[in-house]
Amino acid sequence: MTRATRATKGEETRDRIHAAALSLFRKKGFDGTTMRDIAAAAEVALGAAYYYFPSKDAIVLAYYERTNAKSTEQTEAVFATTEDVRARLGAAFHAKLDVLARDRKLLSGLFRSIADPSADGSIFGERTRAVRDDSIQLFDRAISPSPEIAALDPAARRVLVLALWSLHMGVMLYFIHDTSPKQQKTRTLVDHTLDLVVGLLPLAPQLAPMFGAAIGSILAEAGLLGGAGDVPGPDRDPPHLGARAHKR
Amino acid sequence: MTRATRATKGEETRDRIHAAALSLFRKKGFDGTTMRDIAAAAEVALGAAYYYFPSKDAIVLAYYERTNAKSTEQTEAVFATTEDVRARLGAAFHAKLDVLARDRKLLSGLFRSIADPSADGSIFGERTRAVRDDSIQLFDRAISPSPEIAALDPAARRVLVLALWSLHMGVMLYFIHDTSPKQQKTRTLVDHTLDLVVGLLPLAPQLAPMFGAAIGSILAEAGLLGGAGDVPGPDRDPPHLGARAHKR
DNA sequence: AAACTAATTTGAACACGTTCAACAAACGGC
DNA sequence: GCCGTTTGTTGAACGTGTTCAAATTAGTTT
Repeated sequence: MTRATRATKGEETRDRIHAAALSLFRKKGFDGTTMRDIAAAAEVALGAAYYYFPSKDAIVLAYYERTNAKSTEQTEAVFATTEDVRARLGAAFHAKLDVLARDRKLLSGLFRSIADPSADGSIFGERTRAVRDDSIQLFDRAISPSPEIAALDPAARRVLVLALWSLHMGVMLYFIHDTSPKQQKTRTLVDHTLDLVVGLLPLAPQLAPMFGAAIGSILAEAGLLGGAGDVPGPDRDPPHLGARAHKR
Repeated sequence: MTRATRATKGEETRDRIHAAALSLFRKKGFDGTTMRDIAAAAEVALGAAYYYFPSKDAIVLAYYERTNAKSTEQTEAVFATTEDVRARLGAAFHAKLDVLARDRKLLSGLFRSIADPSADGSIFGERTRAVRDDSIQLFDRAISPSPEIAALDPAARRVLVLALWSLHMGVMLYFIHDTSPKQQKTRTLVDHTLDLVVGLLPLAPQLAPMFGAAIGSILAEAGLLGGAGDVPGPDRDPPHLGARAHKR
């Protein structure tokens, strides 16, 4: 029996806590849910929650890692059906919004921990590297069928992809604050902004050589160069001591 | 005497608290400073701090409003000396970084409260409207001497200005995470990105008509239209009940 | 099965941001 | 000068996220 249920006892408890947390977050929001609520709902003591998750933020981050993988998967499915760059970018952007749309009440917690420079799950931090690289690569693949892109200098292409990733971050921020019904405003914003971006894309090959120097410098000096394994942000130096709140 | 010192007694206490808070933030960081520390340093009781500032976030926000005004002033001075758009944009971006550079330890608190959707000092919220409009207008004025810009359709121009504002927000986020010496990486990033942007600017008049529909829709549907008095974000509906942490 | 180790679970305790009822000081009107 | 009102000030108390030493349980070794 200790083998049949391949999940060790702990794994089951972990899942129970995670599930209880998500359910409460959805019902009462991130701030409205306390760790004591979560522990009670999962029928464990308060300390047990901290045995499995280092912090409240970590729970929502774990959730985000899961859903992000799901949205990537969804987007890949669309990639398999069309080579049209506009459709692909639309799929990538909207898929991200889709998975989050169901859980708007978690978003404040998510974004707070993502944007917080002192947090360990910070947007440029080591902890979020996997999701981040996943996203960035997705945008690269979204535009890859375009002949103009294929012919583009790798550095210029990387700048372009990072710009798309930044745009998608901005869209997420907008989305979080968007209280319009079903977040229609964000959807419309995405559609029209992508129209504009895709319209600009064919100009890239002509433009890129004009700015070769600038592009090279942006990547090199700002530490944005490199492929999968590289951090796209400046936060490379410290091994993340994570001085969180409630510590001295 | 009650008139001679035009500052009422309260104003003096407020300043003392604010000064004590800033000094401590600079020394020990935002998270490392407690409200009790601040009150003690200002030689008042804990409650007094809350009489003058509704929250810890509010203190750092008040600071930001001050320094932002200072950076605007600084930028205006440069505007008076040159009509060169590149120089003007550089001044605007770098001035913002200059005032914050001295106080990097405050930034995590600042940005946390700015980015937090549930906070009342949120980036798209009513509380920050003044600073935000100030910034947006500054970027509009930065590019105004350009003949291409002057000839631009107002809607297209607004989209362009909002894009610049968004870029500057992204730069701030990068800056906050930038641990390179003197944040050189951010400075370089700004310079080269602006080179690129300014190089693209002359194309705007040719491009704008091509995307008239998209541009119009972005502004109208997403609620970004309008001048000084308008909120550039989606968060227009609720009168900001601000469900902060520690409330149920 | 007994002894030992590692994994799990507990709940009290801590420091924090924030609230609030009570109190004190300053001020204005008479 | 007295009274009432506004303004300022206090510190105890609350609920929070987080920590931790101790207790308990499961798994492994002898």
